[in-house]
Amino acid sequence: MYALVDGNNFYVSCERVFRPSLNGRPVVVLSNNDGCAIARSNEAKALGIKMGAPWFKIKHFEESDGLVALSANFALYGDMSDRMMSLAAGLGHRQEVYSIDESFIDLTGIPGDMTLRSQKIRYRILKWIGIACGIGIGPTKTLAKLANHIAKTAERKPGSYPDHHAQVCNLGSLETSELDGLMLATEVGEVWGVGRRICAQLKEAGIHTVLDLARLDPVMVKRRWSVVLERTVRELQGTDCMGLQHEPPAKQAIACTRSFGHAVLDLSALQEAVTEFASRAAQKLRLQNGHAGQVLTFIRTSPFRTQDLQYSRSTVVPLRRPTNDSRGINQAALMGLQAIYRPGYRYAKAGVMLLDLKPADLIQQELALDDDVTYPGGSRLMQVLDTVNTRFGRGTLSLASAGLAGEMRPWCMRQERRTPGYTTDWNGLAWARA
DNA sequence: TCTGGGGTCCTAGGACCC
DNA sequence: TCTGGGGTCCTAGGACCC
Repeated sequence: MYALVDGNNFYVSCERVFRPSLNGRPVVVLSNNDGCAIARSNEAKALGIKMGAPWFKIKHFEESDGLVALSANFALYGDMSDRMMSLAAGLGHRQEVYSIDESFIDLTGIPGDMTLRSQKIRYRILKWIGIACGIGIGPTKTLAKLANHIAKTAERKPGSYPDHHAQVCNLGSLETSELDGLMLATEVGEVWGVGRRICAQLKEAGIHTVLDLARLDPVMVKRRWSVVLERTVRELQGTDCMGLQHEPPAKQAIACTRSFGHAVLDLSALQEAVTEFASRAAQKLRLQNGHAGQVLTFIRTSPFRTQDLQYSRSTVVPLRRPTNDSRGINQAALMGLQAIYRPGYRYAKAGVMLLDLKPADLIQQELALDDDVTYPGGSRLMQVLDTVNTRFGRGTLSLASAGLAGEMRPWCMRQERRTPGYTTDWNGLAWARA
């Protein structure tokens, strides 16, 4: 049996902990660049604001309905997440942190009433952290996800779930007929693993509810769709196909990509941006003690500006030796940029991805057939770089090709509504009284 | 004027190997 | 006349997740 613990409207809930005046008001949290809504309070949802809605299209709700929009404050959400996860872990012996606001807990070997136990944990998280959660319980992760969805919608659709305890739904305690009833009442698109495309295909084939999907023959599903959807069907039927990932698996790729605050035309500005992205990616890589074997650089115009000439290209540059040195990685990234840059386009986004990752302590020995290409100072210098930037703030020390912060940088992102780092920065402490 | 970022897995096709 | 079988690696693209 699995439980899924999931923070409600997580980013908005984090903001509300430190600004209670936001309770009861429609609130959205905006993506980087204040581009679009990535979290919505229930009141914002009620206004019809969709996930991913561009800010400029919903801005009018500020005037008409008192909508509050905040720039994403990921330092805050990450810290709140850590606190929530450590309490949620108390539900069982093993936990898989699946995303910033969700974790699966393996309930195997836990005695007692799981519904009651979940309600207690839920209350503790609410009281100690200030975040409201939904908890779903089921024999597979897909069913736990479904239970979580039912738990969250139960309050909006009274009577849809027989247990009136809102926010906790235990499918394990239901009769088959009750489970069927819930599956029949839930749209197939709500299933974990069924996205927009597959949903449309399923409906085309006459499969509208979760129950319809759960009753399909997995072999047919594999033949007609894919092994991925087959697994989903089996999970809905109660066969555990995924298991719990207790230890987070080593990352296969590290990315740093950004949309620009304003369109960029010339190579030199792109070089600055790419240098910054390469440095940030390299720092993430060092943090997990890894080396990268390849560096991918991409640049692209905005697909939304249909009146503009479009251009999108990426290239992979292999590294002479796997490294996590910012200088080597940046050199490769700039080389890639040089190869794909074409003048005459309004670039809207660029990024650097580190691929072919391996542990830093795994070193491929080789014959010294040519001059050493490693940089002087090596890991010591990178250590100093990271220490200084952690202590005095991002970008205190940077590579020269990143340009100077004081100058006009059109590629810098806009973030006009960010709240302080309440829990991660001494200067950001909330004031009880000024 | 203004539309995010960071991941995973799977598949198909081509090149190449013995 | 009859032209295999089994495998790897790489890339691009698609689908999904939060």
